[in-house]
Amino acid sequence: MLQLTKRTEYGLLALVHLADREGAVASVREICERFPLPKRTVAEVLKDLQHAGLVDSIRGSSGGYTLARAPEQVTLGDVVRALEGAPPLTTCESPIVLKGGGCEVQPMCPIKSPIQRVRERLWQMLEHTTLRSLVSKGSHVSLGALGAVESN
Amino acid sequence: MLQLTKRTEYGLLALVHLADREGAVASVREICERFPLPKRTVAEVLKDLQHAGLVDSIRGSSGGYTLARAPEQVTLGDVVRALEGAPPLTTCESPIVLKGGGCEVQPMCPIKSPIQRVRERLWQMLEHTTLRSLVSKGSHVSLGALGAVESN
DNA sequence: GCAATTAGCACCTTTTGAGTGCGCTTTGGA
DNA sequence: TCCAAAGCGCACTCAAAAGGTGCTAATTGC
Ligand code: SF4
Ligand code: SF4
Repeated sequence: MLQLTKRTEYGLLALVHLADREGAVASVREICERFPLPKRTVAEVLKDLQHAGLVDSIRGSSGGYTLARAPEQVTLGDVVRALEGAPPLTTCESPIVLKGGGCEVQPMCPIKSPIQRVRERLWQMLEHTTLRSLVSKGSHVSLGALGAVESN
Repeated sequence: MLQLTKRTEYGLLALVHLADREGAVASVREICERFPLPKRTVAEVLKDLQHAGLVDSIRGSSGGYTLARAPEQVTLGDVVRALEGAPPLTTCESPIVLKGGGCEVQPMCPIKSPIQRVRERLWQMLEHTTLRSLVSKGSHVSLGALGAVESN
């Protein structure tokens, strides 16, 4: 449906909070105190982000999560890839397993190639949008992010 | 899920076929003879495209559809808008009715503005991808080799 | 009149997304 | 030592969306 899932939004908000904490651990409770989000679901999302290597987790009583990389090196694309799986855009080019035999139209599909081009460009856009640019949006507008995306 | 619906794909394929026909009427049956698609669903999609003003319909025995505009003036964005409704990308900025009271995070959301920027750029991308570019992209395969269409 | 075709609406089925239950593990601190 | 706070893992329910179909008109060339 050409729309980000709420899981992705939750992930982004959580990452923004972690970025604000600058390396300090932040628990799910702390995140949900800042943003009114369903705690359990956010926990699930953070867990997935941990599996994807975007955050590190600290267990135990005073545990929580920290950013695994600098905010400049985490992109919207990373988050989407971690939380929504593959970057398909079409049903034919799902990267790994195409169950059900794939699309019947494929051998004669005139739109496959151009749509893949659109997908690539979209993905480039996501890859060039860093967590840093999201964080700085809170206070002032970062024009640097726009310039980076504008490359075509 | 950041993916085009099958309805959109069907619509694009149908429009490509209509574009190949260069103003001649093409029925749903004809389209589904060229592409192995579920006839009824394609009919539903064409109907929606007609409502959106992208195609004209001719009823009756030898009826069908024709392009309402030149292929240069139909964009991927038009098709998506016609078949998937609004261009949300996030749940907060759905244009018309926001049922359920909208997002609770909104007053303090740090990612709303930057995500809207991404949405706008994505939309620009879709608006700049014309049906003409899809048609010419597909024609690296000669129509004669397809076997189904022989009258051009 | 007949057959082909679009129009309209409602319905069903499958898939996906969102959220929760429940028990376990880890760990710091009282 | 014990407990509370936090993450871990899995499976499960519930709701919404997407995909597809049934059925009955209305239109129109032959
Ligand atoms: S219709 Fe074309 S673009 Fe769509 S899934 Fe099939 S092969 Fe891919
Ligand atoms: S979290 Fe922010 S971007 Fe997402 S719907 Fe709410 S206000 Fe919009």
